[in-house]
Amino acid sequence: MINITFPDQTIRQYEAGVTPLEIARGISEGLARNVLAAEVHGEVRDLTRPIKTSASLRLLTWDDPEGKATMWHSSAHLMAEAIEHLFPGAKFGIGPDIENGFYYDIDLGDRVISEDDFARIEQTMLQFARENQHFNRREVSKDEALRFFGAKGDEYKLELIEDLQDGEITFYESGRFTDLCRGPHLPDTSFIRAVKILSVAGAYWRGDIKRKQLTRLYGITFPKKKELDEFLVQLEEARKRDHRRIGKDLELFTFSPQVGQGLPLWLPRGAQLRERLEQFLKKVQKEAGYLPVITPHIGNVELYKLSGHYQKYGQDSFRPISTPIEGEQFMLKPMNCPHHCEIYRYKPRSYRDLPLRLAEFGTVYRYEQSGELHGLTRVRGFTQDDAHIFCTPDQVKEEFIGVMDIVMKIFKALDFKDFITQISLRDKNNREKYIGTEENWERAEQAILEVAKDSGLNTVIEYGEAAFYGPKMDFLVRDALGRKWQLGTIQVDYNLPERFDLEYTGSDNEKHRPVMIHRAPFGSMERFVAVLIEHTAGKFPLWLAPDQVIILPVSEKFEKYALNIFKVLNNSEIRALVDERNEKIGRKIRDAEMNRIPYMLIVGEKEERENTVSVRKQGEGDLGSYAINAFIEKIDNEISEI
RNA sequence: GCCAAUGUAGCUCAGCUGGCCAGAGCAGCUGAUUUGUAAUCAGCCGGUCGGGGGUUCGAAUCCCUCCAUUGGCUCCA
Repeated sequence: MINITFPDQTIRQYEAGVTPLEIARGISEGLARNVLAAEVHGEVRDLTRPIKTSASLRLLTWDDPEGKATMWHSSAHLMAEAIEHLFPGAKFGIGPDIENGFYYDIDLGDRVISEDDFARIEQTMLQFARENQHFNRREVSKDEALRFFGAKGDEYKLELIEDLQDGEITFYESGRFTDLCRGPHLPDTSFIRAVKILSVAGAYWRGDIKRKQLTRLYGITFPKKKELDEFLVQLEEARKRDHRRIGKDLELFTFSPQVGQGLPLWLPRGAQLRERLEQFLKKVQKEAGYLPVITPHIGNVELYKLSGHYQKYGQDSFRPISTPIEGEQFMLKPMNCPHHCEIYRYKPRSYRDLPLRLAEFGTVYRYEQSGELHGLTRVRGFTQDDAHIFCTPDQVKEEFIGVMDIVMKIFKALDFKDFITQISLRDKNNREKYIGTEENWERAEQAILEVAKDSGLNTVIEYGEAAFYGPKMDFLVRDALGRKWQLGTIQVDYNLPERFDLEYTGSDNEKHRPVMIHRAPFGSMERFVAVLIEHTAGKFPLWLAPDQVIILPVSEKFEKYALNIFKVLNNSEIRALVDERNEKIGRKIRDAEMNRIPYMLIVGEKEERENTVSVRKQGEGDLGSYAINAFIEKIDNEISEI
């Protein structure tokens, strides 16, 4: 007999070799029908794999992330089986579960899969799923594995097997399909009741651009049809919040092929929104001791040779431009730091000058591959809310705290709660690839970790993700479709001070090397505004809204009164407009609602007589009658909350 | 850049396997209506069917090519 410990710490005894599925069945038939996988001793496993020794057990269902993952992983096999059936001779790369579903990389030879094939792939999958195919786990020797896929002619699996140790190789068989796989899997395919193939894309084998491009097919499955429908509705809702769509609807920005792809044109309303964000940050930075600087959009190639960026990124940048007579070469600036370094060293610096915080909304240009461009989130010309802090090594921590404060202030003002804080540190086994002294790195990494800990934020630590020049902390936010984008960043840099030979005179009257901190709380204005649009669905907080108030006269008779109100609001620096169109009030309200104008003031006979306004809030409805001063006070309060 | 797809009026879209002068709604303009909390009515204007080339008696529709966009891959100082 063995002891099985359940999550609630109860312990029950079973025969050795009992399977989690049998245990589930012993608890209730309903549970047995819903359980997808089991966590045994912290390892997620097949439900049908016997438990031989006493262990802790967690039965995983659709409500557990691991349950979903098992379902989707098995679904990837099911899809591969369908593909093999429909496209005989297809070869397979990898087919993992992902955050929302799964994919499989497939080599179809010269055949192609397009969206037209999705329906029959789905049908075939469902047909196979209904056969209740069991997933059978089998341990195989490396030889046997190689022979099997050798006979099949699947060079991708052979390559994967080559990297595995003999004795740790397992196959899973389900229906007509056998795959190299670690598992775990569902007991059988009957759990898969709803299937959707989502998209098809090219993906390089092992992510290597030099290797063959395979067809990557994305899909998702559910235990119930209803859940698939809900997922599709959610997807549709998310698409409505797409910043490209809202940006167009609200006339915030546009693109023109004439200007060039990836080069956004900010329309007046969008430009106002962006300026307001910039002003907000400028004010915060001024209070935090930043000094504004302004530098040109281009820089001599020699500058980037000095910084090292030319050697590293020159080939992937916009080509340099030349002067007509002298043939001097200039690059569109891909970042602001070299310019700022030059500002640092235009005169000798003393430790008394540090920390020196130079800030600039600097527009930079980077060549991004055409297929990579995406709305405002990935562009070729964008403006960073950049600043470089030059400080002594022992000021790093304090400066880091100061920057964190600014980032948090912004996130709070904009009600961003759902962000990921990622700390990128050195790869401990590969220290030679980093520049800077061991002592400084250690100090900076410790400082970042301490700051993160004190902040109370949930942080993810990634070893090996640090830049070669220093550790960093990034803030990631998801867009409407769940894709992660990096917004703010704080990076410690030991490299540029070295390359630019930056110095300061210490209290010991000796020369010392300063440390640089690159930081951009928004990241780029373009990307930040894009994410902001998707988070708010275009319903910006009052202080940011391009138009804050619209006055809606019930008929033309009350236009004069409306204009009076407009003047009063204008004098109070409230951004207002009057809808003077010859339309019914219902229509004016509808249009204002659609334009996401935060407040509507309806004025008619009653309001004119009583010298009031009837207030309606966007998305909420009628708030009743206000004296005009009371309304202004209300608005002012709302704005000063940030 | 690569794989797959898309591109019809300012916007959203219809136009099936090629065949009467290319349609609708919204927006815009004009007029009527003078309006009370999410679309008043009528008329008008508006399109080299992304650009170019080809097949055909005939192309928005089929083929080639270029451009742009979308979903991924790769990259991101």
